[in-house]
Amino acid sequence: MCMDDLETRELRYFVAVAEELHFGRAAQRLGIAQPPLSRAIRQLERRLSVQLLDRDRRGVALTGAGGVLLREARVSLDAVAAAARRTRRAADLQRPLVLVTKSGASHELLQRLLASSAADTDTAPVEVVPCEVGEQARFLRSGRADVALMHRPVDDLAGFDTEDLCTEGQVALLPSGHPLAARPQLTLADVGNVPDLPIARWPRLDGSYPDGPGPEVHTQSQLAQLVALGKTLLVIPASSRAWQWPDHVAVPVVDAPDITTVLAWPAGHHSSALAALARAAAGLRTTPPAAPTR
Amino acid sequence: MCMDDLETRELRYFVAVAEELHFGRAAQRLGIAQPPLSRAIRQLERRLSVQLLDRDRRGVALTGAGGVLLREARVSLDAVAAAARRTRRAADLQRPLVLVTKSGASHELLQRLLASSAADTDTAPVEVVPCEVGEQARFLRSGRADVALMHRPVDDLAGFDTEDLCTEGQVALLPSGHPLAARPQLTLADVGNVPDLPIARWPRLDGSYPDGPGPEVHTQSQLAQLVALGKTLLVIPASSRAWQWPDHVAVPVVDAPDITTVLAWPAGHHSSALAALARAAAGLRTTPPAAPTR
DNA sequence: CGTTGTGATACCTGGCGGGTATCACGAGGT
DNA sequence: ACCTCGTGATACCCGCCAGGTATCACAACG
Repeated sequence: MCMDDLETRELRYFVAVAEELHFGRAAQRLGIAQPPLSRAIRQLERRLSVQLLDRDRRGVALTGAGGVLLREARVSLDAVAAAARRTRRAADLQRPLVLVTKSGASHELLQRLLASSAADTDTAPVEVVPCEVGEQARFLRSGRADVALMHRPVDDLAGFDTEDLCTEGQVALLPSGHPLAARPQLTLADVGNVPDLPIARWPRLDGSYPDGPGPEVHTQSQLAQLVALGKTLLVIPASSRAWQWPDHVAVPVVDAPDITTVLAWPAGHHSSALAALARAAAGLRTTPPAAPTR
Repeated sequence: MCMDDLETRELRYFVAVAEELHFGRAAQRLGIAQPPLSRAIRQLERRLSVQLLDRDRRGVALTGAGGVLLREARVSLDAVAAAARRTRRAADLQRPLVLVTKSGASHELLQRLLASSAADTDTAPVEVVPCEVGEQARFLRSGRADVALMHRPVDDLAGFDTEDLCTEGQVALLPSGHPLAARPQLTLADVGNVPDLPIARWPRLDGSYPDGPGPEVHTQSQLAQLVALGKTLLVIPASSRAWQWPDHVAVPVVDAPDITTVLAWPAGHHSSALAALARAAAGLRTTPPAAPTR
């Protein structure tokens, strides 16, 4: 009621419009008619005394403040959704622990973790959910998962507590007939500029793509297809080779940064089931431990 | 509309009831009547299919799931409030940067930081807001502040990016007449069990107090009073001594962990004004004056 | 026993969220 | 020029639900 405190409905509406940049489609996506949506957004702008969208008769554009609200609203909606999910799960006594991981990554490590967890009698069952690259953080933030396998330094670990699992070098994945495939090892300089095998470009956090010659991809399966066709070059942690293609060889890239696979969960969330899994993870660690991150 | 996605109104209502543990008072605090509040909470419980409160005719108690929702709801409401505040501020061109700090702490350092920032022509003006101990995180999370002075390892820095400013040892603050005041240095063992000067107990994150003989305090001014009266013993970073009382002496505690004062801001928030302040802060660190470490 | 204080129930009302119909207007086609 | 198409904005109506008042049911005290 007050000028402050927005309702999640308003935020959902705004996010829909900001993402579609089109009132009609946004309304359709929300399952309502367009006029109430227009009204709701105007009301939101009046509430905040801020212009969020530039409407110029032919389409809609975000203002600076609109961009800020879009980012903040997504975070807020994730938090609210997480509140609902976590509350439900807290009431469910024998809920499994949901672990989210990049689909296909760290297979062997995950197997060991699950085995170790299952051997420990007082751990809850673990349910593994795969997701697209870089989506683990949102799964955790929105409460769809309790814990994730992530990778330092590639993933954004801000706001999470972590337990290191293992550290490994990276390899380049090449078609076996390619000239570079015969080399015993490679450097980043070698793989960074191979005319016939440009490195694929992933979307940044804001959804835009970095410049470069490689193809734009945003799902694992797209990438898998490109690699299988020999259209792109991949530099990945050595263990991800479990994700294997025929007619490809893996060559170590000696100067690529080491990748540490970590178990990550929202900071400050201490359920007993999670603690048990973290203990199991700590026990797994083959290489001597580093101090727990803070 | 759907079973999922709660509205912030429901969360505000629930938090009020969960904090007051009393429908009448909660309703009064919310400025509504009691019956609609009862109904809203029941509706919330039905939506989630979870019992949040145990009502037993004489008062109300949180269930386990209720406790989870209380914590999550506070986070969510902070996030929504932050969305509104940050959006408004994004539209305000010459907004000052709001810096929140424990009232009274790090005076000298703060002076230098402000001076350094003011000297840099392209930094926005900085507005300093004091807060109670441990409240900085909520100020940042709820968007009431852009940046904070916090202390590692005492404050919870999860979810924040930080820039270290300075590190220093801790001192015990004692009435000058006390036997321990004559000692050139102390250890934690010395100060941990002084019968006539028990250490004050601060509330934990969940609001409960640790056990012990000392008085329970929750504001700086309460503490100041107790110290001034010679009723409690304080172990604080050396620089906080700027916060001085008559007839007290500071004695170094040699085995207390060093405290690092850091500039902290929500992870992933990159405004140019904030970046300028962080740069100023980094510049400060490289030119330490006579900062006596221990 | 009444008294007091708790949350729950019953019932009414107004506001607002949502719908339909329509307008205003710019961009392109012929 | 004209018309058409697609855009978001406006006008108006309706039904639901948030919120109010009055009251109940019951437990803990004297």
